Amino acid sequence: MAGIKDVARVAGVSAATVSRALSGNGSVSTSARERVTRAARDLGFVLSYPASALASGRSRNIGVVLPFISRWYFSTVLEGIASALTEAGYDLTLYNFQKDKFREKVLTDFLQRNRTDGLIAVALQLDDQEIGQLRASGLPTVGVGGPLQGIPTIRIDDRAVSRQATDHLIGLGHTRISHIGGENEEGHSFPISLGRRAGYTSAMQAASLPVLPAWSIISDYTTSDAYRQAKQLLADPVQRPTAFFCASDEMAMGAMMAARDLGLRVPDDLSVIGIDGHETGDILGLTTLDQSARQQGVRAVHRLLGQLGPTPADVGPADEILPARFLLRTSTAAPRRDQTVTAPPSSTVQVGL
Amino acid sequence: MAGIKDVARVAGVSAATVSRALSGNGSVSTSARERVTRAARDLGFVLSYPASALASGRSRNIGVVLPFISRWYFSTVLEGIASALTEAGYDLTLYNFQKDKFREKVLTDFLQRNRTDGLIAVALQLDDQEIGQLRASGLPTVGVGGPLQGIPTIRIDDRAVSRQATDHLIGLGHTRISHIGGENEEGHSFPISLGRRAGYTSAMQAASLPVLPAWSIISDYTTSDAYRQAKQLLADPVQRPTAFFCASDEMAMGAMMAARDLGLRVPDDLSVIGIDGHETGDILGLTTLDQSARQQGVRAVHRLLGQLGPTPADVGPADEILPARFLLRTSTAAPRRDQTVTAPPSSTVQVGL
DNA sequence: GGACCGATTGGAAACGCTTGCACATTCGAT
DNA sequence: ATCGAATGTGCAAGCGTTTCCAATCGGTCC
Repeated sequence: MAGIKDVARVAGVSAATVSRALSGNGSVSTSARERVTRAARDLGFVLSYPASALASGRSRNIGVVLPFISRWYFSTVLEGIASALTEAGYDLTLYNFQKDKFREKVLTDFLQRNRTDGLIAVALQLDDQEIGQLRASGLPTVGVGGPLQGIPTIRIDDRAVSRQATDHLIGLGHTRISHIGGENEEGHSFPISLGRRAGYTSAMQAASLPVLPAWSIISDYTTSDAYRQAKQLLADPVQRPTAFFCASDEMAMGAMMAARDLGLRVPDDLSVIGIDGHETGDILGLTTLDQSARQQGVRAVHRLLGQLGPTPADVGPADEILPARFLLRTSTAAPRRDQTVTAPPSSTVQVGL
Repeated sequence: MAGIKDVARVAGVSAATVSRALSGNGSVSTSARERVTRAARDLGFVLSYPASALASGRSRNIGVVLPFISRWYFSTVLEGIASALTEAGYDLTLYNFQKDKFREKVLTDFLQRNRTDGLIAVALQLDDQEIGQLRASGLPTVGVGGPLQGIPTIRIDDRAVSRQATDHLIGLGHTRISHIGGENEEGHSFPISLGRRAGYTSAMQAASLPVLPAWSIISDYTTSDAYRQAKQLLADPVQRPTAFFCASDEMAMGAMMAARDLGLRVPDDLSVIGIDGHETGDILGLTTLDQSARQQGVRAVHRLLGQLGPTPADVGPADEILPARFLLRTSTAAPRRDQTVTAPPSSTVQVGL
């Protein structure tokens, strides 16, 4: 394996000059640079990563921490992050930060001591102590989908977007609207679910519409759990809503499948709207608010890398709010005439299942 | 930041002993080990990653290369890999190896020179030269979902599994069976698609069933593309099959949606079977062959780590074939009586759309 | 009782880069 | 011409571990 000294010898310069020529730090004459580049190529020289990191204190490596990998939002954000990092010449070290598992280990061992130059935390639920540890480590950190206390985060305005989604249903004439969303986990702050539910609630209140307890549904962010929950609610002719606003497209698709399995047609018998921009939603005709997850990942990388340069740019803790794009498809429509019951459902007879 | 010397001073031993105590290499007296452990904890000491890697030549870091991140199979395998690596105390460096983009860079820069101790390649399509580069690098490598020439791979037997899927349909009485699968890309070997298509073809031949050209469909491994292709074929009453065998569950779901959008019922008018074990398939009632993708990732890690120890275990290039589990659900059934036309369709009138 | 052996320990030499510093050279502006 | 600044280069001192080697110490084996 050729080392930097071999390159230096072949190029007829010192190792220091090779280092400068290859890294771009410090000034090197054009001719020297050329000779170095050629020698490096000829020898098949590649910098030793650990040696470089040890000497310089920089690792060109960014840690990415996320609680799930295989769910749509996370894998899509990750794809954006990976692409942007590769382009910038950075490595990506992945930490799957699951509930209760290896939390401590990741937070201490892995995130310390020059393993990474910075950190991207995707929709992480941390308790106060953990956030403290993170900030104490001094690692430049950017959040995605947060917000995390005191850490600049790339995200959408969950409340506003949810309100927009709910208002869309209200605008179509729906009055019996249910929300399927996530839960705030004990101890950990998870403002995404909270924000989306708040958006729903505020829209309903602003329109003076009732929110039956049964309409505010807590579910996992999975198609299957949303399916189960939706099916159960839809099977009840008294409480059955005419529309669902779901906190994610995966949930929304579950709701659509539940409707279909009960013989209900979308959007005739039931309107469904989600948040995400999941590719499969296109086929199902799912109306949604596209939150451009991939772009969130890309932005997070740029934001973080901006802090790492010699002249740290925008270090402020200000969040960056990305717009969501409304995609009107065919899963939402005005409720059928006979469905529009304004008052909280009493014994009103619903049209058969 | 405390260094190893600080720990040594506090514990009253030399730096060498601290290193031995913490790493477990070399012998250390119980009392010394205790003092070191305590001192390290008290000081909040964590090894410097690059320094350790430089001095030892080992990085405790595994590279994972995959062409996609957000597709079900890849993200699920990745989740398995991540979990197993974390448990073993290894880092995971992620390389998104896209078609034509950064191939060279990843293969030279990233994979060389002590960045990683080993490599896991997930369903990679490499040309011969690239495989050569990979092997020349001397990096211990394990494939997942391959096979890759000369590299031990964890996978299912694509041909056998596909044959089993097709035979299931044949056993139900279907004779008009179409396959939606992937393509072998130009120049790159991609045996997965090939194997699955071959399994389909061989099953059909063994049963003396015809394969219309229109029935052997090439599609992206996405729900949306499979949807489009299936819809197009199903819309043709002459060539319409009574069953689909799809190379992935995502494709199979696309086919199911296409059927539904054309007013066909599954399984009454159309049977669909896939390969994967995608969670959402459960809700849709998709019959499939579960290839335990997560487990493939876990196995790959164990296999690779086994090679890295002081006494490298099973270094042989033998592939490891995992079994697939048949999940019979409700998307497959015998064809309707009036559908069973054995001969290649002539002008036989099909029952209306 | 003496040679030998394994366990334990410390000193010091790597590991392969980066970078502060000093020095030489070149260049443009007085 | 003269001087200061800017540019280009090499030397050598790290960066924070790991590990080879030698040394010490109890005990074991004949």
